[in-house]
Amino acid sequence: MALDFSSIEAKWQNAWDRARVNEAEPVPDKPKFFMIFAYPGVTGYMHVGHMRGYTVSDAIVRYKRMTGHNVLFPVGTHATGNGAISFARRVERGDPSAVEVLRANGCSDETLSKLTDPLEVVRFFNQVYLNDYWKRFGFMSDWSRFTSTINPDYSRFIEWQMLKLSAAGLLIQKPYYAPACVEHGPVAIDASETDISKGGSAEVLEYTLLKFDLPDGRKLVAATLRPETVFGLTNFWVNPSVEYVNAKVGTETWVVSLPAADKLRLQMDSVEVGEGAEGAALIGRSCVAPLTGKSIPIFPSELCDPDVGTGLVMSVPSDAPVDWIGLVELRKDEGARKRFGITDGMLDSAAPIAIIDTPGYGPLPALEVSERMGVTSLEDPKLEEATKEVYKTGFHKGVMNDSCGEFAGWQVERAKDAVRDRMLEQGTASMFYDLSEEVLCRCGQKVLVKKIPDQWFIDYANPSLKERSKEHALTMNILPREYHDNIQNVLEWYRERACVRLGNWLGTRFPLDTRWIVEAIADSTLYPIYYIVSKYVNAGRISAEGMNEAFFDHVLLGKGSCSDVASETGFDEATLLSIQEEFDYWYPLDINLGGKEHMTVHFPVFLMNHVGLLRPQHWPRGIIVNWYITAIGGKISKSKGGAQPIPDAAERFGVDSMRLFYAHIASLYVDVAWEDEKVESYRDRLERLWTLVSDLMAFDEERPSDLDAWLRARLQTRLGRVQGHMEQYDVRSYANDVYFEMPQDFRWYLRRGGASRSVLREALKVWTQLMTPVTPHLAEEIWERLDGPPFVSTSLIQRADETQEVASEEANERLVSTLMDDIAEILKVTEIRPSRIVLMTAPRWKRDMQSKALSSAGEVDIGGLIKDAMAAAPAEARKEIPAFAKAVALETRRASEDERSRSAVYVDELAALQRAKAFLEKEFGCEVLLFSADDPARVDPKGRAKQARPMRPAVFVE
RNA sequence: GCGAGGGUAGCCAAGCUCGGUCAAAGGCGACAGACUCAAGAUCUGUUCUCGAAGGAGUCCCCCGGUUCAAAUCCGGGCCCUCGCACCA
Repeated sequence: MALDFSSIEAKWQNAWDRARVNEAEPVPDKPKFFMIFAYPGVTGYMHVGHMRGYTVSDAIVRYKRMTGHNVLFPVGTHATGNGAISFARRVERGDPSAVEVLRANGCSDETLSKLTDPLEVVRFFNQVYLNDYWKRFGFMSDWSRFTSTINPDYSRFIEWQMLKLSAAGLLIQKPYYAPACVEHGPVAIDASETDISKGGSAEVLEYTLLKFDLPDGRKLVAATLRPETVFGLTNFWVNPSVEYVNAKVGTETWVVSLPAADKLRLQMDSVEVGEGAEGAALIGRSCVAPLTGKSIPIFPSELCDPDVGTGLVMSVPSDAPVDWIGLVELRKDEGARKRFGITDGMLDSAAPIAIIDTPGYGPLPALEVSERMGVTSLEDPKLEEATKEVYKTGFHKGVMNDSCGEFAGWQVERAKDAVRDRMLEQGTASMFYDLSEEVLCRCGQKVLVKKIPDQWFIDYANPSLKERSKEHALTMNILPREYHDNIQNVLEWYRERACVRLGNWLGTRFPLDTRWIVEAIADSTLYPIYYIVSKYVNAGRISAEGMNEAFFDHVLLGKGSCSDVASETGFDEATLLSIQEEFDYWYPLDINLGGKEHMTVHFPVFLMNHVGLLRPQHWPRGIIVNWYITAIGGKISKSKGGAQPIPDAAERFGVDSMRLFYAHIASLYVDVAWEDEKVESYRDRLERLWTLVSDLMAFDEERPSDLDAWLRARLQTRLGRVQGHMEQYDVRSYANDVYFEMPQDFRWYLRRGGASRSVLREALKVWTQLMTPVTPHLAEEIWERLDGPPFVSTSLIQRADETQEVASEEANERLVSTLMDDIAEILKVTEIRPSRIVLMTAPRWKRDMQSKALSSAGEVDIGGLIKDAMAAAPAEARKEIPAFAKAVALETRRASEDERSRSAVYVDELAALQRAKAFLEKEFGCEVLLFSADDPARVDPKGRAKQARPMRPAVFVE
């Protein structure tokens, strides 16, 4: 029987489909299991790595199904945002990142031409995910519940959620500063650069603007990240070759660079850009610093970049190497000094002022570091390093010194905020946000930080919500364990989160203000619940129009009377009742599985929205986080288009091979590099198993033997182990036992001479069942030959029966196999080709002594052991007793619980070996003699009998 | 910076929560034997060092500590990865 993966995959997937085994209906009194994986965003083709989490989910629900649970495992897609829009645009302009990838995935020209429409993109990829990925991988999901976040009915659900958040007091409004394209509005800045064409790693920096008074009433405005250094100011830097502008801000006139004025306009009300202000004209004059009121000179510096901050810089030479070196250079620059009239006296007045006590440094760290690194020029590349070093240590470990007025003695980190707030109160400072590097929109325009005055937030800082969520998280089944612990910190760290956005996005209009679209994380928090409802929409029993607030209030919160809601929505009462019942049956969600990127994003809000809006009995019960399958050399980005298309990989390796790869290659909680060879080796493994299974099925003798009981016992032990693993959702250990350990049992059975067709088939059936969660197609193919219809997928796995009998059957075989190891070791070391092997089991007194030692609760009484043995043992053995007693005592003291219970099992060693005699003779190709070590008739010319220990018979070979 | 997770034999990777069953599962690779005309596949065995008797020695990034006993617990160090919010 050759194995054609593709055809058996199609065969069984069709069969499951026809039998509708995947559809989930409530069954009263049957335990339910409701699991989802976090639905993927619709942004293009996926990579083979993405199938890991999905496959593990399917394995878990299949196992649950086979252990008596009624399983709900629905799938959907997340289409909110601009992924589909940007994809459609890329198709439109023929961008290879979209078009070539589509072609490589076998997309026809006709389809391609439709994909300039974002909604077509969503429709297209919904179909790809569903058919080419999830169905192709044999998932046993209830397809009839499929939903996507931009479906009109899903939007009704999100509207309801936002209304509920609002009613619960969890929606707040406040100003927000967000990156936006001057043309297209808000954009997302992230490494995948879906919205932007440049600057994916930019961050929004929070500057403080300090206003310095000029004698003419204007303000020179400097932007700084370190407002607390205002105490160490010595001078101001202006770039003589930059054209500054006078900008009217409220009632004040600010001098800033032109680009800065443009940015300010986006962040403040009433900014008017006036006439130019020559930078050079200011140099040599002085200005008055905020807070300290100190008058400082204005010096020239070519380093002020008009595109960074305000294009003006305040100078703190004590703690900023750039400022220090700037002063040093200026002192030497006769030309500039002459031109701007900078006297020695002015330079002397700009001597560094110590303001921060930095551990490991003297009073003036900038000077110290510059000197140590040998920095003498502003062109020196080491300057940046020097700045970083001083900045880092000073900010995190420094303490403000006595020059800092009332802030003396404060930690710099705290002083920063306090000094800033003081100046903000006084009106001598303002806040300003800017990007750390240039960012360009996909349209080519600049992206700048824009103030959104009335941004809506979900209030995840709400103390009661936070507390209840943290408490509930402790009771949840969260894997890995580290995340169970850490989610407490994550929840603590959570604050308000923007939940709606302006701009051109796919998504649900915000019901409280329809200019806004509900943001992509906010519309994906409660959604497991929606799979209860989506089935009825998909079946045409209800429709989006009627799905109003009263409808969701009724079916999800139990509010209102059925008849009222029926008349208000136009849905019939039976349907409403059925949805409500189904919700009560399936909810809460048992497991939500998602990638590690969700740990600080989706999982916390998923949890908090449930806690905030639903009744406690409906709060989620479990979360599993999966790490990634990566390409060698880094994570494979879905948005950048994938390497090999998933259906091609399925064809090439076989779905079950890939499923086994995902399940077994490593713990779910580590990243693993994808390698074709590894997947191939799993395919080879399955082919070998298939050969083994075929041989086992072809076996047609029926000769009962001692091995039958062993195989049955072994099977029970395996069952117990794998059941334990799956209770922990440890799919990897499960797969290891099923695919790598269990085959050994069958091989051993045959090798030892087991020969019962019926026993083999009985064991094979259980083994096949255990294969089903991970390699369902192969399992069905085997099952069909073993047991015929219906499916192994819908059969029930028996509970393990671990009795004493099981333990002793296994102990018998353990005796034989360790003995074989010992003999092999001896043969290896001595290089003897044996003509005869003599085995001598431990005498009774040794067994008695060991069991006595094992059963003694506390410290082993060596003397007692010796005394008892002296009385019981034959005279000739007496000399051995003390040494053996010592060894037994030592071993016993060291033995773990498992060892103790294992040694406690009684084995009649001579009888067990008698049964294995023929086998051993065959294995070693010579005669085997058996004795008890105290049998006077034993053949023991070298006196090996003394070596005999319980379960380790003495060996003599010749 | 803040937060999290890691470093295990030639390679991949379990074990670490609960110290002793650990020279450390499993896989891959390599080597040997069986089968075969042969190759491949398959099966069996070996794969840190030493050993003509089933044993001994040294080992789980480095240093130190706790303990009768440490891959596992504690302290310190070096190196690597990931997340940090409107991005799904």
